[in-house]
Amino acid sequence: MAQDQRRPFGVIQKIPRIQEDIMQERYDFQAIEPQWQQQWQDEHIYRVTEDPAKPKYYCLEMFPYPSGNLHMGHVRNYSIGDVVARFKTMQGFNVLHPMGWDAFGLPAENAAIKHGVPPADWTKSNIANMRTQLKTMGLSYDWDREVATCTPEYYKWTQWLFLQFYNAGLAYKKKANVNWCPSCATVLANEQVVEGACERCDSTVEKKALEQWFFRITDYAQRLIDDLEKLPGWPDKVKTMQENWIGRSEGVEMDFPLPSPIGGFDKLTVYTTRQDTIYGVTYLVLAPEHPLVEHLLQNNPKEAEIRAFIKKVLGQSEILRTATDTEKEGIFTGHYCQNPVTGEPVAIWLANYVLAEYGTGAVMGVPTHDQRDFEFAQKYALPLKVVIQPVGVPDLVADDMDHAYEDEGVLVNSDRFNGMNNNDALAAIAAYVEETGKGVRKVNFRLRDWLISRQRYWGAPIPIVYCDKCGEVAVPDQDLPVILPNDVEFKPNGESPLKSRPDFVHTTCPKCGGPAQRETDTMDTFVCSSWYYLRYTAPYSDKDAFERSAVDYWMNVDQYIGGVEHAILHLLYSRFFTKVLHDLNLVAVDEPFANLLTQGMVLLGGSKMSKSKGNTVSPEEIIAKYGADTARLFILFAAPPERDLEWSDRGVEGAHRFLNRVWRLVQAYYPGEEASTAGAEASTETGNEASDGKSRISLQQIASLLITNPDVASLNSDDRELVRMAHVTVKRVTEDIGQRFNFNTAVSAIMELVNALYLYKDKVAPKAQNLSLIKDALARLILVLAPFAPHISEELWQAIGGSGSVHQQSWPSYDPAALVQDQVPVVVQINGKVREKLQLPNGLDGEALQAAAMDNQRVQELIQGKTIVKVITVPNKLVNIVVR
RNA sequence: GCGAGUGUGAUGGAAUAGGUAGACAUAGCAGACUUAAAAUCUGCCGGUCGUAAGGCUGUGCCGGUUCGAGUCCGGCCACUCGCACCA
Repeated sequence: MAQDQRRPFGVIQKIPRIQEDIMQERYDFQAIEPQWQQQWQDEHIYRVTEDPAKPKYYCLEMFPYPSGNLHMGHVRNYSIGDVVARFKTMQGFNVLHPMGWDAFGLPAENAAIKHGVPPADWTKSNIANMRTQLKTMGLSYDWDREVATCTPEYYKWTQWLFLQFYNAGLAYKKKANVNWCPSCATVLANEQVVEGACERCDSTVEKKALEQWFFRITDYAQRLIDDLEKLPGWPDKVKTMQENWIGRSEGVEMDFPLPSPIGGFDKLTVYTTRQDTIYGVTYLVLAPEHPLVEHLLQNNPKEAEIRAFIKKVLGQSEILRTATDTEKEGIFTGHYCQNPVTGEPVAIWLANYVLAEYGTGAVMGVPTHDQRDFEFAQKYALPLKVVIQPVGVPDLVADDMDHAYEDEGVLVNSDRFNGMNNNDALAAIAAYVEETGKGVRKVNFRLRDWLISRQRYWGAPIPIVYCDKCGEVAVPDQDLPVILPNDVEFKPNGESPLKSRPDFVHTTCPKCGGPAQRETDTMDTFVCSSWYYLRYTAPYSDKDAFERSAVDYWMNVDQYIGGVEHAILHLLYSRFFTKVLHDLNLVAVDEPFANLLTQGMVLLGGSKMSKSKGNTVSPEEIIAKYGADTARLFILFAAPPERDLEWSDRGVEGAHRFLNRVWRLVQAYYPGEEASTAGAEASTETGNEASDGKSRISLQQIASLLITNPDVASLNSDDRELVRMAHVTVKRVTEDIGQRFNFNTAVSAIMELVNALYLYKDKVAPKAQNLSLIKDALARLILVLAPFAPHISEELWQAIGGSGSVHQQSWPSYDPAALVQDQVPVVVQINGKVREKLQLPNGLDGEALQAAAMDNQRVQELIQGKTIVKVITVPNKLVNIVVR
């Protein structure tokens, strides 16, 4: 190909061929794809600005971590997003479709340790590489809005947002028992611990008592649950996962008085959701970490034994201790407290199954009505007391029970509440303990505050300074960003590498000017990715994190697309961020993502493609071999988006074959140079002469590409069918993309149109072919194919003489009148079994349908001698004759 | 254990409000073109009985509702994912 391949939009082009001897059988994607990518970029056709005159549409795909290489999951994610963005653009929306990089994080630092490359350089070259790869896919991004979270221009605002949280009391430091990953040498948020292991490296997570920064996400727990109702466009699965994660429960905190104060405690407070069983309490259990435990050990004859037990429990890993099948173990402290409603003495135990972090770290034991308590009581021969009797079955007898009774029933042995249904008793007893000052109603959440500090280098520094005089001081806005120094020695030893840089650590106090030390921990990368969708609305702004007018114009994200693995982490954090920013009056919306599509994984050989399993297919190779259009088309065609997709090389070839088939079809009607001349000569006399039996007809003299209101009534049946297929296809593709997100069926609809066009081309005599209709059908075909296969569509659009870029055309409409068939297939069933198929005029009423069915000879034979019980008719569908 | 999802030809999948099960594609088989192959084009393609017309059967299993069930209801089974001693 010649160097300058720029071609003005809107001038009829010759279709280039790969080689004369292969003729027109395959199209030259290797030439076409880069050429159009360049031209789209040069002419800025994907650049957008706020335009109040147009309805806006914000289409966003989760931005990638710049690992250096695109994988098939990315290809799938971004192909889906690109179809949506292009489709919405063609439908007349002002579409924001940006891309960027989630660029902070551990891999860069680990690479630096391994290869001695600074994380900034490593990340930068990875981004450059991945950007190039992404561009070969032909995606409609406005690259002017690209952001990378690791640039000072970006993390300045991450730090600024941290300070907004800080000033609002939503960021705080506390000493806590936190999750520690020994391999990553840093702490982790609860959300990053999967079954007791680090979600990144799978190492067993340890507990460490450390002074750490947290975001007060628990303040938003209730709203994060309630507002899930505002998200009808989210999959229920994701909403359920978030709801479970937040884990709301309603109960009562109840005080069990101690007979005499111990170490300043005069009572033990337990949390329960089963206050209806309070009369059945036979013991009480503390977590070994409970603050009273140390005092209970004073002058305790069993001290050594109890300490040994505590040591054993604390030595158990998080997984082991919290696993359901771990055996419950405990030890009696020798102390008692008092049941607040009965005054009975209650033995105080310690046990491994009570969690210090949840509720009050103390629970009441009701073995008869809680299975865990039952198992514990059995093991240590603790007393059982039945307080709920089931209705309609024999009464429970404590000594005969082999498991706890946890269902509904009527209260017994419960003083004034006897005879009450236990569900009613929940409210009644809660009210009673509140009135009598024995307890308070309490809502608890499983969700913990978000631990955001990390003892690693490659992240946004937390903008806090510690002054000997003034204590903890926020870095003032004008001093932001706190720049991450470049040349740092990495020794993962559990402390931030920034600690080893005296010039970073030592600073002056912004308040008093005295000597001070900087915070050396950096922020969790999930902080950076919790607001990037806001930054895209005005990524150039150096005055604010985001421009209010831009953010109000674009937000919220109309369609968000990404993997389900972020169902809790990123999606929950982003919702939290948006709510906080809404409350701080920085954004108008209080939910970031109106609609969410969670795409399935790309599998090979039944399991997820991954480097470690060695079952990957490289997008680069596929694009080099078949082109981006083929890769995109295959991945969209092979499965509906939310389902897992099994990679198939054969399937890719099929997609490629289809594109060639489209290419040849258009070429048959819009031939290249030599053929075109021949066609023009041949057509001078009749206008639509075929020169050699194949359809060598030039359509170029027909004025308009699209026929707006086809006069179907005047057409013959072949022509009508052609028009119908063209319009049906537009309808199906419009609905499949716009309403159902079923790209696979949209593609199959397009394939059916192509098949129909071939049928017409090969079956209708060349002289009888209706050129205007063909021209119209080809134009519609190219327009609906454009979102899926943007390069070939652009090339063909130019070839048929379309004006401007195909991607700036209006989405084609369909004429409902053109969809109507005058003959429709109707099946005749007898007793629900299909016995005959008829072609009948469209729109016959029930009577006429029945008459037509009865008139059929075969039907008559089949019902001969039988009694017709009734006849059911469905217009244009079926007749069911019920006989006996 | 709890919650959610999935289950349809050899394979990926389709059937959008209960109405022709298997669209579209992949693989396979047969044929045309070719010296041959590739590419392309055409036809066939759930199982089973039948020369055929056609019959029977068939959407994980069992049962139900209905003129009619892949679709709705009840009960199971398998797999996948999430949560998992949260009191």
